[in-house]
Amino acid sequence: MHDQTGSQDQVRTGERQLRADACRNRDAILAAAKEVFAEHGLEASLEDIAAKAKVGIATLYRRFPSRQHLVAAALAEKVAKYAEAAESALAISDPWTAFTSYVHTICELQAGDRGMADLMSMTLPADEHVERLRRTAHNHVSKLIDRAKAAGQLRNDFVSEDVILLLIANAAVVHVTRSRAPGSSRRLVALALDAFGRTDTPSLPPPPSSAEMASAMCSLAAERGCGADNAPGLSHKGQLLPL
Amino acid sequence: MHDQTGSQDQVRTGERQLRADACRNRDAILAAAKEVFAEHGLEASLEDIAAKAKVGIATLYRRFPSRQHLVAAALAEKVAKYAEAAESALAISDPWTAFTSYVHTICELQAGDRGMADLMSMTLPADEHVERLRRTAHNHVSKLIDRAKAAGQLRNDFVSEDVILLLIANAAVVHVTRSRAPGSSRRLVALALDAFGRTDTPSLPPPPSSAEMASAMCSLAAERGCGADNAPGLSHKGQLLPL
DNA sequence: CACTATCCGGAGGCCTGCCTCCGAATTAAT
DNA sequence: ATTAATTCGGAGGCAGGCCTCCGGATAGTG
Repeated sequence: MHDQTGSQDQVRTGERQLRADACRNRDAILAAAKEVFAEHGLEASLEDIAAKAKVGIATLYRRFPSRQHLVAAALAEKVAKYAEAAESALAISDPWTAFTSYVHTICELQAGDRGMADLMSMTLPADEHVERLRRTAHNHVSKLIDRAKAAGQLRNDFVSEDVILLLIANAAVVHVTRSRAPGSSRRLVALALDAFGRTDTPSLPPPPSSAEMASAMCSLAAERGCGADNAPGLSHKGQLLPL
Repeated sequence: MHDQTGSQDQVRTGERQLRADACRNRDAILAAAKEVFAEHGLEASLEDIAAKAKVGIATLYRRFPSRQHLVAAALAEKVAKYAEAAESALAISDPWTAFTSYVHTICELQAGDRGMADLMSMTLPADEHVERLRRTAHNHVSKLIDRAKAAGQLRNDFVSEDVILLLIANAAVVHVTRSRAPGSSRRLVALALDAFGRTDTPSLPPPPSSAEMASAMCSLAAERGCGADNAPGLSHKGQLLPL
């Protein structure tokens, strides 16, 4: 059913070796977390995940001291796919096809997993690994954008923040329609691409700066369970990092 | 500052006359609710609203037995604006201008009030009044759409569910960017209109049926604090209707 | 002023979710 | 088999939100 790698690789990441039962539990928790996050989003109850993994809540906290850690571990593979998407799109020769293929790929990733939808419309300031991936992906995306613009197929006032706007929009549509009105996301994405590919229109209202965008996404992450530790004391919601 | 009608009209809606202090409190609660919902969305804590109105929590519950009631009362004026929007757009002669003006108006309504943003992307099955407004508005919108299509300015595969898709998308963008990256909503709307006005593209993936859409929005309303009373006993979250 | 219907509001019960503590159980090495 | 380290997991503390109860305050009337 589920590919159960995951405990294999953590053996070689500097972590101490786990006892057999601990390792088994870790895998069960990860599998449960993948399912629950995919279905209910990143705000799902950690106790639900522990229950689905048939494990005490303490065991979950022992292995993943904070929600971020669990999220990062549970979505690692899909985050990798997200990062790859830009790279493999760059391999496509036609600029517009490359761009649209990228957009389709990442939006499909959102459509298939509410956790990913949530994740891709916020920022995990804690996780260095994810952030690095995001940055290199961003460079690739810039290239995709430039090429498509140069080919005259992408509107000139397009900026990379517009991709984020689409991710936010798509996350919401996925959230609302995933179970009851599937396919809505695909339609939204097609519409967005039609807008992006339009070159005969007066220029758009100015986009937010990337700093504004980042700040907004970050404060969203904070508002959800995944707060940053900007003030490492107590957070406003009893949500302080256990470090 | 705030226009404080509101208690006036409930005098003539069959409700028993309120004592002076009760009436004052009712107004204070409504004013507070307007502010808090606008800033934090419809899931805001009712205790916060009571506190901001300088009123005990019991007083709030006495006046507005459920969250829906409070929401309906607090957003009544803006809901009226929403309903008017379609009607006054119909008065514009140019079909495309009429359509875009409608879209701009309602999306701006969302941008200015997180509560409205939330409300417009769900369904309040309890409130008959709101639902009636929504239905007549829907008729008007259909006319707007037909006219714009007939004029060849709106894509032929456009359906009214696409407006809802935009409302959902815009609600999310508003939610994320309202404080930190304002103006994002305007850009999203402009993009959407560019997509809607495109007539040279292959047809879109099929839209959700309106029944699917309604069901999705309704289950969203349930997931938020505003559950329907489909099973009038206990709800899954201790959130049973006080009726 | 007195009196009654009405209203107020905090205390407190209930729930859910987060997180920690510690005695009991399990592993694995000798 | 013994033993020591490791892990388990439920109990329980804490906080926030929802909602109700009821003793006390208040408005409005005669």
